[in-house]
Amino acid sequence: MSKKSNLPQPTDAELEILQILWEAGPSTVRFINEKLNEQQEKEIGYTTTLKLMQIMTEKKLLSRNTESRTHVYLAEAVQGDTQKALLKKFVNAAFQGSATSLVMQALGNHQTSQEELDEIKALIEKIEKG
Amino acid sequence: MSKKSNLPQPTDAELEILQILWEAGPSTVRFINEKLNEQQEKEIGYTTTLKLMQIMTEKKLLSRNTESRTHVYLAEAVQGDTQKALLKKFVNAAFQGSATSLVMQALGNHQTSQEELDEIKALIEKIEKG
DNA sequence: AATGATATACGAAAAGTTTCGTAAATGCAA
DNA sequence: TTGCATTTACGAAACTTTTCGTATATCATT
Repeated sequence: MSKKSNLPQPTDAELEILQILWEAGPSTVRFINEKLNEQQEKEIGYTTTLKLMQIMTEKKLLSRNTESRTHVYLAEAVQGDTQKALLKKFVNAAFQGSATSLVMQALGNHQTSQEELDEIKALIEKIEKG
Repeated sequence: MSKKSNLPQPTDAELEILQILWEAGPSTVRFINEKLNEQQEKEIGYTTTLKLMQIMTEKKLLSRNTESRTHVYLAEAVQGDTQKALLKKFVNAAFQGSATSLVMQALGNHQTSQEELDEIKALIEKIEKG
């Protein structure tokens, strides 16, 4: 039984921040801002990142520890739940709700390693067993 | 060898229109607008749809036949190519580029019929054969 | 030809998202 | 303690996307 949190879906810029927090764990604005600037060529200002993270905190996508002057932010949105929600929306928008055709497209285009194929086959078997 | 068209990616609202055109073939603004309003509870104005389709035509996502007073619009963006491009962006944004974890999530969440599973298995085999 | 219904054209408002400038607070080091 | 660097707060500009109001044209019916 998982509790239903019903957070708003993150925007594109917000999702980038979540990705970093999911991977790195609790972080400061400075750290996130630097990571973002590593990933992109376009320099993004410090206060821009700050503002985004403040908005995200207001939306409950993040929480923060304000004990020290430098606040430490934590992802409240759970990665799996967020991906699931985004995927659902995406399947509907781009594949008219057909998860299967999305899967076919995903497998068809990207080169997938044998290991990954095995993972997927294992999952399919598990589903088939019910 | 497929020709590279390099169209801009459609916005959400534009994608909805493309979906209808892909399914129904060449259509008028009136028809698209009615379809959109069937799908959604929120009523969308006729001129709103018209404007969108005019913009899309400018962007070359659509083309139109203006011979008769009532223009007939045609999707220029190819469904498969568009889906492929959108998928690539989505995998990067939401799954950090891992098509496999997207596939796992998609298969895990949505209930997939045996037929569909068979389709996917067949594709995997085909990939494995190289 | 006049009327009414329906079409396109187009600008601009409205809404949503991203970006930043500036001010004020805090901590650190000379 | 004075001054410099760094931080948060916050409003608003800048952009993007969506929506619509209004003008004008066209067609069918009378």
